[in-house]
Amino acid sequence: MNDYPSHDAYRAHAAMQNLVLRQRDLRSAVERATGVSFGRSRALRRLVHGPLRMSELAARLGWDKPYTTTVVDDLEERGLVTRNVAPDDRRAKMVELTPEGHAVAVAAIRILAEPAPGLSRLNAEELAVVAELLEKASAETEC
Amino acid sequence: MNDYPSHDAYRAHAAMQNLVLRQRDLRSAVERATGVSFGRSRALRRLVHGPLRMSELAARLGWDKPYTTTVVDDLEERGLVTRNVAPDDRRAKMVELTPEGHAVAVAAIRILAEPAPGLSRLNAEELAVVAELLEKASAETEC
DNA sequence: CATAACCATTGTAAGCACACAACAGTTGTG
DNA sequence: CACAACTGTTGTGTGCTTACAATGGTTATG
Repeated sequence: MNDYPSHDAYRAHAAMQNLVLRQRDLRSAVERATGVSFGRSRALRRLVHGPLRMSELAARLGWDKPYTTTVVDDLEERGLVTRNVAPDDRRAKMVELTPEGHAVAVAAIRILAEPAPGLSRLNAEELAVVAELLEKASAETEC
Repeated sequence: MNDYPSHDAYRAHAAMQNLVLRQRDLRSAVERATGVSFGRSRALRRLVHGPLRMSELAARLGWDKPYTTTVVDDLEERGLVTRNVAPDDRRAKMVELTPEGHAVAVAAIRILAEPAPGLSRLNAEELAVVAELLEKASAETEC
């Protein structure tokens, strides 16, 4: 809390990086499994809980609007999303996953959620402790 | 061990991703602090423990040789590395950090090693437990 | 109803991260 | 010493990510 960047904090962080940052492989695994680039799959994942306006999608992904347009164009051509005028505002468009897009999004989510293999070195009790503490640490930081 | 991908393993992994994958910001923080792209800084970090041959560097970074050449060209022009014929094999070249390159590499390493802020939510005892268990899990997986 | 504010799009451009083929110099082997 | 094997380089090309300016259509505000 006070003396925060303690030695143990550095140790824990380094270990987490080792566990999580097989990243490079993960990205290409997602790309191979989904047939779209990692960036596109991010957009699909964002839409998995329901349609969003273009501007909302852009904001959540940290993209500017023009780029978001090109990405959604691409996803639309692939039949993974549809784009319809918003019922309450004719300026806005709602982007929505097609069934195919939903399947791709779920596939990507599955791959990314797969626990790092190293965690199998811990027994059930240890995993429970780690999960508890890390959830406390990560609190509600959005993905 | 046996029933590996347990619910707690998924929980722990998701929490680690939340903590580590402020990535996007991290990458640009490194780029801002070093003045080179994140990929270039990876190469510099790889060289921090001593010179490597081009082929060795390429292999460690997972790049093909031509791409490695262009990256090292760039770093050389910036005065961050030197390239000299290997003493034992005139075909090979040793890539080595200049003092400036070393400073840049260290700066990048520092930024990346900085623990996730969320870990400050844990007290000293909890951090010690987490560090211990995660190090056990991550064992000797190279960065 | 005129004007400002907002939404998405088009167009242009740049840098980065690769991949692949072809090549020249060097070394080791038969 | 000819030839295969290796090292690094040059050259070419592609796709992704992202920035910025300008535009047309729509809504809210005065």
